[in-house]
Amino acid sequence: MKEQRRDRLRLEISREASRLFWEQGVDATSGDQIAEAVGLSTRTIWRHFRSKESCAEPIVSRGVAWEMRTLRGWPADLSLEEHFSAEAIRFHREADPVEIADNALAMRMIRLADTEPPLRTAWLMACDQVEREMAGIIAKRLDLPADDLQVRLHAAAASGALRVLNEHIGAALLDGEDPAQFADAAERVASAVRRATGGAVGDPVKDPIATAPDRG
Amino acid sequence: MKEQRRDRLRLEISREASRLFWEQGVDATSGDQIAEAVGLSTRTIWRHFRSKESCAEPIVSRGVAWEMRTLRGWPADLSLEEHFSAEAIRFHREADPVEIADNALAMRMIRLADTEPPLRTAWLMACDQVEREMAGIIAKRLDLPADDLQVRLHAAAASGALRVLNEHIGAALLDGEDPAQFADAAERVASAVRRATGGAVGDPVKDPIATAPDRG
DNA sequence: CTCACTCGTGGCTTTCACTGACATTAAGTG
DNA sequence: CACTTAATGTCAGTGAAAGCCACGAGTGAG
Repeated sequence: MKEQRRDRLRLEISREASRLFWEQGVDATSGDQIAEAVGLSTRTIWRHFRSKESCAEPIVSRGVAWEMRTLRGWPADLSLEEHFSAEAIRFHREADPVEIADNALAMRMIRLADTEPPLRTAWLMACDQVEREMAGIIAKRLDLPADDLQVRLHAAAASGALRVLNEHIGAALLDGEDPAQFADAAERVASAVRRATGGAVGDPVKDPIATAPDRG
Repeated sequence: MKEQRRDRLRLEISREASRLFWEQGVDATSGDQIAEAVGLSTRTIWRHFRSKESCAEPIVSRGVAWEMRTLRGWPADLSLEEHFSAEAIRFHREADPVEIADNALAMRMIRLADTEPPLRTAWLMACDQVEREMAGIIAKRLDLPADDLQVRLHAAAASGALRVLNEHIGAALLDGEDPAQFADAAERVASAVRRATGGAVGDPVKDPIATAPDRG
C-alpha cells in the first residue's frame, strides 16, 4: 500500500475517532463505533492502529506539525525569532481550511489529554517524537552528533517548553479567548526555546549575507 | 484504606511486576503471573492498577524519587548546586539498601522503556508527574502561582533535562560504566536545571546568614 | 461481648480491545 | 481471460479490565 494512501486513511480514521472522543469521551467510544463512522470494518481499524487511544495520534501530531515543519526549514543564517515570525505571517496568508479544522481538532484532543490519561499518553508520545526530531535539528545546527548529551538536553528542554506553550495557547483558544491575543505566538515560542537552551539554540549559526537586524 | 498501606502494597506489586517485565519482557508477562508473584488474586491487581504497564509506575517513580525529595527540601538561601551536592554526599553515607535495589530496578525499567512502547508511556507519565510537582516547587521559590505560564515553562524545561540525565546515567550504569564517573551527577543535574530555566531556577532566593561560597 | 457496619479482598462472570487464520474482493498485469 | 498481489472483511479466539456478590477482618456503639 502506498505510504501516502496509508497515511491519508490513518488520518481519516483519526479525524472520526477524535471527533467521537471529544463528543462522548474516550471510554464511551468503542472500536466498532470508530469503524462504523469511517465506513470500515473493525478489523481494519486495528490493522492501522495498535490501540484505541493511538487513533488520536495522527490528529494530535498535526497539532505540532506546523512547528516541526518550520523548525526543519530553519535556515542557518536566521535567528529563530526571525524565521518563526516570517513563517507565521506566511502561514496566515496561505492557511489551508482543512489544516485549520484539523488543528482545532488537535487542540481539543490536547485539552482532553488533561483529564483522560490514555489520551495524555498519546500526547506525551507525540511530544516524545517531536523531541527526537528536534534533537536532529539542533544537532545539525550545532554541528554535533544527534546522540550527544548536550544536544539531548537542549532538545528535551526546548520541546518541553514547546509542549507547554501548545497546551497553554490551545486551552486559551478553546476557552474562547481572542486569537489576536496570540499573534505573537511565534516570538513566544522562539524566546521560550532560546531560554530553555540557555541561548545555545536561537542564534544564526552562519553569517548572513547582509547584517542581521538586532534582536534586543 | 490507609494511604500508607495502600502505597506500600502498590510498591510491592510494582517490584514483582518490574522484575517479571525485565526477566521475560512486558508482553510475555500476564496479569495472572504478577498476581501469583505477589500472592494476591488477579482481581486485586486490577483494583490497584488500571493497566498492566502501569504496574511499573511506582518503581519507575522511585527512579526520580530522590531528586524530587531533594528538590522539595531545597532551602531558599542555597543555590541548587550547593544543595544537591550536599544532599548527594549525605545520600552516599546513609544509603538504604532497599532504596538502592529499587533504584536498580527503576533503571532497568527506564532502559526497557527504550524498546517497549508501553513502558515508555509509563516513564513519560512518571516524568509528567515530576513536572507537575516541580512546577509547585518552582512557583513557591519564585513566589508565583503554580499555574503561571512562566513557571510551567521552567518546570517543563527543567524536568525534561532531568529526564534526559536520568536516562543517560541509568543507561551508562547498566552498561557497566564506572559509577565513579558520575560522582558529579548532582552538579550536572543542577547546572542542567539552571541552564534549562535561563538561570531563573538555581540561585538562592533569600540572602543566607553568611556569605555563600562562589559557584564558578 | 455482640451486633452492625465498613472496607479490602477473592472468585466468578462479562465486556471489549485486540489478534490470528482464513475467505473475499479489487486492481494490476500478462 | 486467468493469475498475482495487496487490502479488506469474517469469525473465532485471547487476555486485560470491570461488575457483582460474598466472605472475613477490623471497629465502634450499645
